[in-house]
Amino acid sequence: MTVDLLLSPKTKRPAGEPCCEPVVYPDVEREQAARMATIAKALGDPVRVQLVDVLRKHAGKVCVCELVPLFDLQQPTVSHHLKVLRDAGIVGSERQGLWAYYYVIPDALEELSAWLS
Amino acid sequence: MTVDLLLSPKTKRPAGEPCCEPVVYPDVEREQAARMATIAKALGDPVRVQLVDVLRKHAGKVCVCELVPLFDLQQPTVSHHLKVLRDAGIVGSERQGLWAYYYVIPDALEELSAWLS
DNA sequence: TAAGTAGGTCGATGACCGTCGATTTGCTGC
DNA sequence: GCAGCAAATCGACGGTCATCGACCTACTTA
Repeated sequence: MTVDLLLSPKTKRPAGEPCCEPVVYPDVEREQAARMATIAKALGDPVRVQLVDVLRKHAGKVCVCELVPLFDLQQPTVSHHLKVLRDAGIVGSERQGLWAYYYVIPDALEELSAWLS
Repeated sequence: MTVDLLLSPKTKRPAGEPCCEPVVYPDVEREQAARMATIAKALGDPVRVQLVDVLRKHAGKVCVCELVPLFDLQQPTVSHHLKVLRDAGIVGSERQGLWAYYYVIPDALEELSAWLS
């Protein structure tokens, strides 16, 4: 594979000369990068990936009381992970009496998937 | 939207009865979840997302000396982020004399993208 | 050989994260 | 009202992360 000559520094150059001119990263893409990082960060824990996985495998909404026993974790910890996912816009929640139901909002995941492709 | 009756607890149930039977998450999916979380975690920082973005926009390999001035960060910090990406299998590196060139290994990103879809 | 340079590594520091026990909130049924 | 329950929040603890200055390594060239 050949090196991209447009970007690569010269193999031989006068000592002291910078190897390449500074490149500015566009601000628009900086914002998109921040958004992608936010989503990815929320998925950066095995428990949260599994939570998303379970929620996606059920078209409807899933009760928190069904999610907790899936893990070797206490209820507050699962609740915390669900909040992280919700803050990232990956899942939504809805209260019905005593129970809370969570569901996947596909937009965020699709956004990340689109950026990856 | 209706609630998935197979998973949802009854709205009215005898007090003291568990709202739902325990569900076991398959181990195979646990491993996949861990792999997805590893990749996502590596992308869970705006700097690393931008690094991947820049590397992807250049078909060949990009010198580290071009990556550093893109950010308001010192060289050791950029080097650290590149190592995180490399440890996750997202990028690869190659030394040529004084310079180090980094490039994207598409497999990991495709793996995550596939799981997201 | 010596000087200069690119980039990786180390150690420290402050911030953040995952986890849990304890508590609180809000709802249900008696 | 009260007791009981599901889930969220709080506070604290230990571990990890992002960042940097200092240093080290490897290479080039004079």
